[in-house]
This record gives sequence, C-alpha cells and structure tokens, in this order.
Amino acid sequence: MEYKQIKPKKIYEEVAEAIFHMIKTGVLKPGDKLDSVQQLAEKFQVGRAAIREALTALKAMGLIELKQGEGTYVREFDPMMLSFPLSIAVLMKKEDIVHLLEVRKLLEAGAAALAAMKRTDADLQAMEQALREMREGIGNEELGEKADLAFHMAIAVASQNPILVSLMNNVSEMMIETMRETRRIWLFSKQTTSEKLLEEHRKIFEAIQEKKAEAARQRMLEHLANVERVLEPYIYSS
Amino acid sequence: MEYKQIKPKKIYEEVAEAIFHMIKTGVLKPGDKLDSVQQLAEKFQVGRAAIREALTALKAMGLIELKQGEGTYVREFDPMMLSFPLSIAVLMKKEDIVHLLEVRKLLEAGAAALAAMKRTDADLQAMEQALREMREGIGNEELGEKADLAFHMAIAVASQNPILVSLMNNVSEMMIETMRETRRIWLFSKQTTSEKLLEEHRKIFEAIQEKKAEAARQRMLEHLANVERVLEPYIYSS
DNA sequence: TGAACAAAGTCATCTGATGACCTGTTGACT
DNA sequence: AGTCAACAGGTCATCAGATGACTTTGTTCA
Repeated sequence: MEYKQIKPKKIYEEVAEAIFHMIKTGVLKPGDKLDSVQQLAEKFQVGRAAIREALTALKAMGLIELKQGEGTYVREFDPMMLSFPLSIAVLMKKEDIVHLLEVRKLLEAGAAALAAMKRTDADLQAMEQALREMREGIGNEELGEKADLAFHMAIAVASQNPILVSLMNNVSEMMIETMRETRRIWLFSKQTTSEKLLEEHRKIFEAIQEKKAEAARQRMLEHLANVERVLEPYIYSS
Repeated sequence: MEYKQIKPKKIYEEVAEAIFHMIKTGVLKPGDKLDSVQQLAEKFQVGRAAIREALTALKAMGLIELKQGEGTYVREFDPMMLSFPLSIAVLMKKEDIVHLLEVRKLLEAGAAALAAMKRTDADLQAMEQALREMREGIGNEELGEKADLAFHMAIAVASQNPILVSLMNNVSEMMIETMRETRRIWLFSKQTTSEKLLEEHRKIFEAIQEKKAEAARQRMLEHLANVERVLEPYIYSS
C-alpha cells in the first residue's frame, strides 16, 4: 500500500525557499543587500539560527554571499559559474570515468566545430600560444600537461559559448580529480608520444583556423580516441 | 608575545571541509552514520551551531542527509544526481538561451549516436511508446509536449550513459524554466507542425533501431535545427 | 588637514534550554 | 503468541541571550 509521504518542512528550508523565491522573482536583485540576520529573524518570526542555516544553504548554492561585519548580498549571476557541486567528482567510481570520457568527447567535438565557425583572431592566438608552450614543454610533464589543457580550453572559449566552457571546465576537473592516481601513468605514456599528440593538436588548430567545422570535429574526435587508447589499459584494468 | 591566529576561514567551513575530506578519502562511506551533532561539537571543539551550519552546507551540496530524531547519514552517490543548482536556470537571461540551445544540440546529437550503438530492445520499446503517445497526443498540447520530452529522454537513457542523462535532464529543465513564458508560443507553433515533427522523430528512431549512429546524429541535428527555427522569432526578438 | 579613536551595525560563534521526532523496549491486554 | 500503547533514550530542530570579530563611518584631537 502506498501512502503519500508527508514531510513537515524544516523552518530553515522554508526560509531558504522564501528568500530563493524573492531572488527568482526579482524582488532581490544581484548586488542587493539583504536585511540583517536579526531583522530577518524578526520578519520571519523565527530564531536567528534558522535564518543562518537558511543563508548557509543558499551560500552553498552560490546564490548569496555572507560578509562578516558587512552584511549579506545577493551574488551576481555568472553563467560561467554553472557548475556541479565539485564534490561529486571525488566520489566517482571507475565505471563512471568511461561515461565521463564519452561526455567529454561530445563536448569537445562540438566545441571544436563551434570554434571553427566562430573563432576570433584572438582565440587563434591563444591556441597558438598553447601550442608553442606545448612544443617547448615536450619532455616536461608539468608544462606539457598545462599547455595541453590550455589548448583545449582555448578551443572551448573560441566557441563563444560560456555555458559550454563551464561544462568542459567541470568535466575536465572531474576527470583530473578522478584520475589523480593515474596521473603518473598518463603523463608517462603521453610523454612517449607527445610529438604525435602535438601534431594532432596542430591539425585541429588548422581546421579551426580555416573555419572547417566538420574537419575540426573529426580531428578532435580522432585525437580524443587516441588519448583514450592511451588511458584504456588503466581504465578497464581494475 | 601571543599573536592572534588569523583564520580567513570560518569555523563551519573548516568543519565542512574536514567532514568532506573524510567522505572523500573513504573514512566515511555512503550509508554511514555520522556522530551526533553533540559529539561532533566536542570532537571538533566548537559549538553545535558551527557543526549544524557545516552540516547544512554539506546537505545543500547533496552529500549528507539529516534525519530528525535519527541522525546524520552520508548519502549514496548517484551519478544520475549530478546536477547544477537548478537555481541558476531561473536567473538565466535571453542571451543564454542561445548558448543553452547549442549545448543541447551537442548533447542530443551525441546521445542519439551513442543510442544507435548501444540501445537495447527495452530502450526501443520506450521510444516506440513515446512515439505512440505523441501520435495520439496530436492536437493536445499537454500530452504532446510530455511525449516529446519522453522520447528525447528515452534516447538519452538508451545511450547507457547516466552522466549524459543527467546533463540532458538539467539542460532540459533549464530550458523549460527559462522559456516558461514562451511556452504558449512554442506549443502553438508546434501544434501546427506536429505531423512533421513526429515524422522527424520517427526517422531518428529508425536510425537508432538500425544502429546507424551517424544517421541518428544527423537526423537529430536536423530535427533540432527545425525546432530552433520555430523558436527563433521569439529568442532573437527582444 | 589628517590620523587616531569611538561607535554602530553586522556576521560568527558559543551555550543552555526546549520541543519534535525516531527507535527500540516493556508490559498489559486480547 | 500477537498487538499495541506507553515510555525512555538518543538525536535533530529551534530559540534566545551573550560575546567576539570585523567593517564602515563618523568624531575627536593634535
């Protein structure tokens, strides 16, 4: 027998919802200062602790900002800020990496295609810079890795889509986090083939430069397939 | 001479971090019960309020669960749960919709391709069911809309990638939320062309059924391009 | 004028008290 | 034996008062 679950809402949840609703409906705009905890407690007719917990939750959601000695402010909304609770990355299991890689392929391939259509000259320069650093960083794990990431992010930026940028940021972060242990293996394997990877990057760059969307997409996919091949032994091992 | 310890971090943040770290390193596993607020306060040598705020924050991040009268538990990690703070959807501006649509195209196209490769028979049945409902729902806004969404989600599920599913869920939610006002226009426009849309869906379905990944991708892209065309006047209006 | 100081406002934190709620146990009633 | 009301213990939820820390701003004094 199924009975409808009744769950009395906690006060701080109601308060949080109320404030959230005010932000949502524009009663409170980004930058606005909220009433003091004291005042809010009086207005809502609840204790200050309840208010604080509500504010803490909203802060954890990134909606407001608490400044000691100053007050509470509604945060400016930045679509770039779009992010998963980074928390989860850590809790990811090996099986999830495979899925994460798939998603990454989708995003990066799409980003490359979009970049080919929309890239500005400044974007190209950023990519070239990353390529240069990569070339110089051959043999240097740390440097090479950074340049690699910079190149991929430059492509994301060139797509002119902030949401895509933030998504890729998150996916990258999660992968780095989840594969922290693999890092050594990965870097080592990569080093042995860094010339090849550099060449792949260069080809992607050229496609974007020449505004060949489909080519950029394909080359990115090939590149990621190669990267995956390097990681494969590890991912499917345990 | 004693100098005051500068602590840029609030106590409850430190506590939250400490507990987070314990979860991350596996000291606390999903399902585990934490010590009572009382005990934690003693162990960390801080007030109970600080503990509560830390727990509230962690709860907002979806990491733990507070059960009144029972205790605090580490939540089971579900990659499906992967989600943005849905909050942001509401704060999205018109310009962001364009970016959101782009991302949606990437995800759905990728999902369609993956689905073509990995779909099970059960997945196909779910899609067929959605198509049936769509056919029956022609002329009925509410029904048609639901079936439409069901079809797209069935494809996502068929990709066998939970992360992708959750991403698409989020993107869909955001779009629905952001375009709530447009809903009427959208539904109306759609109704006039619902036969055509149904046909597009059917073609996507066939490609997936026949395991033709690239075809599925292309048809999905075309489909979304058409949808976009319907929305275009509104999106770029204001 | 300008630098040190004082005051007010606000968040951060602690503490003790009280209420609400869940679980398990006990014991009486059927 | 089975049922269930009542109770006890543990725990979260919430309140209220007090204190500390920090920021801003106004005020005093050299």
